Amino acid sequence: MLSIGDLSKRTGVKVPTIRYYEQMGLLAAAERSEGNQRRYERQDLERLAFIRHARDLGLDISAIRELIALSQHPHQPCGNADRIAADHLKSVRDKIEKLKKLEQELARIVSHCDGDHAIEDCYVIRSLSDHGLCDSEH
Amino acid sequence: MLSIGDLSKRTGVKVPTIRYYEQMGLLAAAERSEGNQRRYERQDLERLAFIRHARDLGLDISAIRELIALSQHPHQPCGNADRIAADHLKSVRDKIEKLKKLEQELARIVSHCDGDHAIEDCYVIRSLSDHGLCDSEH
DNA sequence: TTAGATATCTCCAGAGACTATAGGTTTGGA
DNA sequence: TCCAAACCTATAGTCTCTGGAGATATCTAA
Ligand SMILES: [Zn+2]
Ligand SMILES: [Zn+2]
Ligand SMILES: [Zn+2]
Ligand SMILES: [Zn+2]
Repeated sequence: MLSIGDLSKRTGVKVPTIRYYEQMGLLAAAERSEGNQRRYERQDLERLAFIRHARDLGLDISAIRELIALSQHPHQPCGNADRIAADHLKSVRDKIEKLKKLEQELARIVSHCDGDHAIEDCYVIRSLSDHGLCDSEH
Repeated sequence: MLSIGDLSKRTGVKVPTIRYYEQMGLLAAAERSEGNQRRYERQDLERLAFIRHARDLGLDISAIRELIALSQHPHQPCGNADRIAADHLKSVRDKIEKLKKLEQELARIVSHCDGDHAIEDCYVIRSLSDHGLCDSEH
């Protein structure tokens, strides 16, 4: 039986975060010691590792909740799980696209000024005032 | 004199968001009508457009607050403004790098399953359970 | 002029995913 | 047995809005 601190050390998930996951319904409410402290088993360790890895890959809580629910029906087809992953991949790609546009505008803006002007002539300030100077929408 | 709704229509910033910016100190407290409603002038319109554009480029409120403060001293050198923009560019680039790593892992994971297995054999579920299957840290 | 429709006001709560604090209790080792 | 460390609950704060409730103001048209 592991304490919440043990679980934390083994998974790298902070103690308050573990409690938070329990509250959000990702982890089942743990058994308790006589003094009301949480006690965990190997199963919980595995589930928390799953959650942590999914979070590291950027999945949000509700997607993880769905994936956990799916994984409790091992004989069902995995279409929904795959769809969640594919949707997430798409959203990551969309974010990258948006950030690349920002990167281009910002790089352009930054390259036009060397930090050696007066504010009133600074290209950074002027481009922020006027989207017309931008090359793209964003 | 513009009402808050007029200002909202002209800048595309929602009414509660304008009030929020005032509260955060990005917009000066507006003049009021006899009935206590906010009334704006051209200057406010320009500043709100500046804020909006800066937000669209991903700058956060405190960076925008600094930029506004700087822009009130038109004869000072612009080094600080340029630094804020350059720092932000760097943070955008860092985010892109992280997302690209996620994208690669997710693409690999998604490509290994066609949605046609049982959950217990699904590569998506298995890779979430085991970071060892990943190619990179993330 | 007056009714009714629309816009505005303030204050408060919620979103997401934690993180931190305060004040109290349990546990484990010397 | 005693004390420090770990644990408990409850609550508030982070960030940038967004939406709602309930009250008041403004505008338009009859
Ligand atoms: Zn400059
Ligand atoms: Zn622009
Ligand atoms: Zn699958
Ligand atoms: Zn991994």
